[in-house]
Amino acid sequence: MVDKESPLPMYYQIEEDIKKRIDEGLFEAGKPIPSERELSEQYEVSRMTVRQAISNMVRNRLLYREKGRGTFVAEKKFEQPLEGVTSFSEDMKRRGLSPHNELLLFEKRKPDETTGELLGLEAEDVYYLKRIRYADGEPMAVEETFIPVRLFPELTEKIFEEMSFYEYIETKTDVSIHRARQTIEAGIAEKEEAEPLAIEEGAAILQIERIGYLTTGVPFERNISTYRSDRYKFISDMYRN
Amino acid sequence: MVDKESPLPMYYQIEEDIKKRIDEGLFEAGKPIPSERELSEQYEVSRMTVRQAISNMVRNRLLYREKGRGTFVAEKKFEQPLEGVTSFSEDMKRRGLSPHNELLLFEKRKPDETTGELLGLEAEDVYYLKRIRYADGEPMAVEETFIPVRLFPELTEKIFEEMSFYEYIETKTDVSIHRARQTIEAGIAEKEEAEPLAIEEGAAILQIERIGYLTTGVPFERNISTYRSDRYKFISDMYRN
DNA sequence: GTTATATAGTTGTCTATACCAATTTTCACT
DNA sequence: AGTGAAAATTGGTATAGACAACTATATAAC
Repeated sequence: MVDKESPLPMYYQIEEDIKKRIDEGLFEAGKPIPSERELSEQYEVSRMTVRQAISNMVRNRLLYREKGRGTFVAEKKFEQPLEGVTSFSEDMKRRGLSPHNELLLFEKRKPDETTGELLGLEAEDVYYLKRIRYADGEPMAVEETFIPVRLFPELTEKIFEEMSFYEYIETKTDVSIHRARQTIEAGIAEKEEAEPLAIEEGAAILQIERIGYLTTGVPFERNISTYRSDRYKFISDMYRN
Repeated sequence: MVDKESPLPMYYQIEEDIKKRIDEGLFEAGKPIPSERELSEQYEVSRMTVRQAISNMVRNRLLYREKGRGTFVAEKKFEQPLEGVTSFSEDMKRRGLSPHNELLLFEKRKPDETTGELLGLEAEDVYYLKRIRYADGEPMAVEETFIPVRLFPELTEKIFEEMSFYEYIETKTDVSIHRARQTIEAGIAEKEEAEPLAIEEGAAILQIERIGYLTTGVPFERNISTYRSDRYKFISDMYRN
């Protein structure tokens, strides 16, 4: 059930076990799970440890509590929740598609005025990337990315070939991604967009601008993606405040 | 500072006090707050109680923790956060625009197949609304809404003239809105869309479909909005999971 | 000066217990 | 059968302590 000797924390193992029991149908949606005291006996841990596991699951909306009544299994969420900030690669993977890149340009340059303002830069260089993004071998989007050189002095072309930029940040650096503001608009393909996307001029395109911020509050990227509207829809789950 | 005799929980009072200290500038963004042990002495509570307060604030992204280093004040959020599920009226208001409606159609009817499936209906009627949405007097979007009659048997044309549907749900009924899945795509205006929006055929339009769900997990609306892309951009804040 | 090494400080995990507040169940009384 | 009080059960709050894992700093060795 759970392993006291495991390097994984007990509360985490308990979370996974409860999730398993929900998947197996032992705990049903809308019905109560055993009480915290009962679970603490089953797992042979203190009640506070069970509470920590349950609290995490409540935060993730898998369970909800009612004082004096018990803890209940929430109605199933979207089969596959589509939340949060994701890179193109991550987005494609969760759609079941296989992403790949064609790097058209990679250089250091002075940012244009808009980019400089959005990234809070003063006379600093940015990396500029222009890429064609493919999904299952078909062109899906053209993407321009601006990244302040100061934040990631070691970036190379090779890194962008080998891994997702977000993956790089989260595994190879000690900073972390916090949030992003995305602006989505519809447009008409000019020659500049139509050609790399292999569509007609005058076709509809979906343009997404994303400004990404680190936990420190510092903006770390401006990303402008132009998607083929016949192949791509932007899907996201939101919650009522 | 905090009051042991207060009926408010200690951890809640501590949260409020830390927020106050951040507002007053005693704790600065990006810098560490005192350690949990230090705070537990200051407030004369156990460390676990301080941890509970801090954990809540971390969940709300006001603070972030780094193991072995400390707990830090997060950079201020967007001045005006653009999160969550909102109705057209709410969306316009937070953009500083004044919304108004033109109701083209309001009737009960059998849902088409797609709508029936999305709303999980079997041989049940829906309300069908078609509206032109204005912002500061200018046409902004045409909107079609499908709502199962069973969920809101008392709906009338008058209600939609007087208030926002979301406001109605939250103030006049005992159910509440939980979440929504939005699908955004770009398209080209046909005559049907161009005319009510007062744009040319062939212009770009932004189409947003929203399926809304109640806390019980039951879908309560399908909303299809077609926006003028020259006047409207979809803006949203997202967080990294 | 540079490099290991110890040390002190931080959050992370966990225990065992206690009492409170809200709800459900039990059961005696009518 | 119905009513109402008491008891049991549940999650909510809080304590006091312990050790682990990680980080930064001071110290000793080279």
